[in-house]
Amino acid sequence: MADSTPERYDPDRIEKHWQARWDQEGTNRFTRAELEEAREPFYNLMMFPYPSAEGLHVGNIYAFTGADVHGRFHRLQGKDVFEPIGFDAFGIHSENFALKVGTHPMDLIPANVANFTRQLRRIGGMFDWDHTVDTTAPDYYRWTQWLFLQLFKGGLAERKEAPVNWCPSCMTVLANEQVVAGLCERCDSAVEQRRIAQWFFRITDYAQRLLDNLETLDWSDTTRKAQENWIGRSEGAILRFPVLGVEATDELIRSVTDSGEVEEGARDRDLLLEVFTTRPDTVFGATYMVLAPEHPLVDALTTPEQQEAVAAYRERVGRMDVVARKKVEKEKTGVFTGGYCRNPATGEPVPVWVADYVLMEYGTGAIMAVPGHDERDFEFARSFHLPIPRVVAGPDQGADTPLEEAYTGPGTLVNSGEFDGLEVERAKEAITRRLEEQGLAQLRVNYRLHDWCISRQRYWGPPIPIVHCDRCGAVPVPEEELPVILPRVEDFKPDDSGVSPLARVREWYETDCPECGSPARRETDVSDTFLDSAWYFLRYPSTDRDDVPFDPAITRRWLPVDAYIGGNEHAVLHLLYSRFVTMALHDLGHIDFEEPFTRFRAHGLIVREGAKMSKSRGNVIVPDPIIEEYGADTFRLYLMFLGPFEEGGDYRDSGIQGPFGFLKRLWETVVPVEALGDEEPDPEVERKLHQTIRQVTRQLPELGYNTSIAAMMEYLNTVRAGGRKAVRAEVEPLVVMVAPFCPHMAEELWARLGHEGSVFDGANWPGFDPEKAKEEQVTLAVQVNGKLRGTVELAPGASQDEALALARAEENVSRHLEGVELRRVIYVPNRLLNLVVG
RNA sequence: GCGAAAGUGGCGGAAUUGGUAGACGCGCGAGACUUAGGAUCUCGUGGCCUCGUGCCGUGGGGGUUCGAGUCCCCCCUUUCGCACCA
Repeated sequence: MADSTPERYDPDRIEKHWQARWDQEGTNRFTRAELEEAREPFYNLMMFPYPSAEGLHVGNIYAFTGADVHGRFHRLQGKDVFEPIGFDAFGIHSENFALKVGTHPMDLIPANVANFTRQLRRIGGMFDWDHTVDTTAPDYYRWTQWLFLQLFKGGLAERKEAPVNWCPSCMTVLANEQVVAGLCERCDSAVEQRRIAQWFFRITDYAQRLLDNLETLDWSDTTRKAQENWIGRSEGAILRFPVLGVEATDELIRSVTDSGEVEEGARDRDLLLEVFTTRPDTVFGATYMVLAPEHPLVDALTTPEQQEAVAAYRERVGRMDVVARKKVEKEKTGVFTGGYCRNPATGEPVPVWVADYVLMEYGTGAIMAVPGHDERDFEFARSFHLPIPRVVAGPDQGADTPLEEAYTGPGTLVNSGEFDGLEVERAKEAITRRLEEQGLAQLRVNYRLHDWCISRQRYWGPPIPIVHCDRCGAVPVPEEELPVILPRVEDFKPDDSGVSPLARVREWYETDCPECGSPARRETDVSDTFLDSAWYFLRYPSTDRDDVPFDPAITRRWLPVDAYIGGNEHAVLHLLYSRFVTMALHDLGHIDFEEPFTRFRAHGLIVREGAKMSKSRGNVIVPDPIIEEYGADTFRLYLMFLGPFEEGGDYRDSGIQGPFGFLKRLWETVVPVEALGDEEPDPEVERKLHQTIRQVTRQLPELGYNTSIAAMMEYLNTVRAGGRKAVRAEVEPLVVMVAPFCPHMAEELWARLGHEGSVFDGANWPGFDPEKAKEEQVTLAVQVNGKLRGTVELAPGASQDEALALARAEENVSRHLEGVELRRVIYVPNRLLNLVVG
């Protein structure tokens, strides 16, 4: 007891002790009743991890700690903070790893989840372990399947044969979002095009709303911008070019109309080739047209003489992989079909070409080429010696100014008949309106966004709950029969057949049609992992309900999510899909909000010694040994201290000494609590304290962690300055301010200071008194002609005259005033006095 | 190519948004106290010199202003998105 040697800071003991206590006392857990009755619900969400075999990496810990600090801060201010965590364990990632190590994912995942759970507990997150999800658990993916059925019934899920991105290495289709520069996002293989019947979600129906709502969201700008770009709205027009010399058959008409309907009388009119353009104003300069090689009209337009050449070209393009095809720098290639259309503006016939620089998946898969005012068309026209007329004149240009390159700037129309002289923007309108009168144009907004292909020809995912019946077609599995259990299949290796490994399991896929009872076949594709994560935040508060996906009352109370923190790598994928699913559920009447995440902040990336971390570089930070050596509190504090949370930071191994030393000093300042004085705080220290509380209270909600920590360090330096002894009132508020970062340390000190229970139970965040934060003296910078010549001390709010008098008394200032005239005095109270002389 | 962000000591990074540039921390240097604890404490630490409270200094060059890291224009570099999107 009366040990003379002071007690050392022992993070390991303290942290284990408090983690056990939080567990025992349910400090971070909510009961059903608590969720139902929470007065100030605050849903603090972080992106759940994929439980890899390697365990948590620093990036995870960085993100989770930042989110946890945010949640703990709000809790200390009296909010009921719900902070769940779970595991996103389905998907190709897990499956490929399982294949690599030769262990079944059903065995592998539980082990990984257990390891992650251990690590997540060890870092001291405020997680509610009674409300956790594992996307691979049947009682979770049952509801993922339910979600699919709701969208299906709402007409938002449809099966269609479509060209899809096929990764020959992963042997599955990929969503557009998962193809990066023509390569598979996961394995970097060149993606191929295949036509396979796939399930799609009609996210494009929501394109405009997804775009419009962005403005209402409190999100990181970079993330909103990424979504905006991804949705890729562009305004323009559909123009229709009558096809010359081709009879309009029903089949041809159907192939080029959206609806697939043949309108009354359409057969007697010209067949029309539709193009999308953002520059209808340049239609007079459209001297040729280009079809994508896959365009349905290619065959009809190709003349017998050109048949061979066109077929050869299409074959060549078809063989080419998508990367090669999408390479921008390559020379433009193409071939003439022999066919012609009539330019609706000039009435002139224009030749129709086929070229791979026109993509079937964008717009209508056909363009009018305006070589004079489009860089790609210009390049193509050059290669094939096609005419390049000018139809727009920029400033200092005339109708006959030669075109050395495509002119895409502003200007007025030339060589465009009656529209000559119109400014570009007005010409767009005028020309479109004119052509519209003839049924040859229509304003159109086009989006880059495509429908979301959710089918995966793989094993490790939730089976899509559909039964294919020869008589009834695609029939949804009745909701009461969910989940459709993913069977344990030992041979789950994918193959190149274009169907899932489940298609090899006859006893599984053979079933009866839920509608007519005749023999039928289950859908053997599984759904995309992004579907699992597109709704998990709805499930967390309701994990104890096995009869509904989410409890209506609890959902109303807790959602939308108040604060969401995660990586910007999910800026377009996960976040866009989650928004879409939420909107769809809203429209289908399941929830009363349409945006899932009120506030989203993307955290930065951690690099190490200035270099990106990667396994191949061998410079990854392994967290466990660091935590073992310094404790979770120090590790958390250091990670948050590295740099601005939203920008990331550079992890330097030696840097951890700073935060560790800070905690040690804090410990030594407080710990023999009997030695703390009980008297009033020192006025200087108290002033600094209130300034610190003010700063930290303002910065924490804005994720200004590094500067908040710096402020607390500064304050502790003040408390200990000159080896002085602290009094209780000086350190107790600091203990609370440190708590979001170092919860174990804070709990321990809080208890030793004589408090019952957890520091996080109760609104213990210190308040500040602006009066007490006020300086008695301020230092005023004195400049002469903008150059610093001295400083003077005076009372805050002192008058200019007082300041001037004091400044004149400064020798170094007065020296610069000698022999010159004082022309002007600039006085910024409490900050600066600038004397302009000359 | 388009879009966005960022360039500040040996290093990570601050700067109340136009008002003393370099807080806080790492590292480094000097000292005090220690026979022990990865300590702790004090002082110093942008560059230059003629060591004056002097000059220069926030990627480079101009500009606005009493005053610019901060605002404007041009250029350079880096990072990250998107990329033949019509």
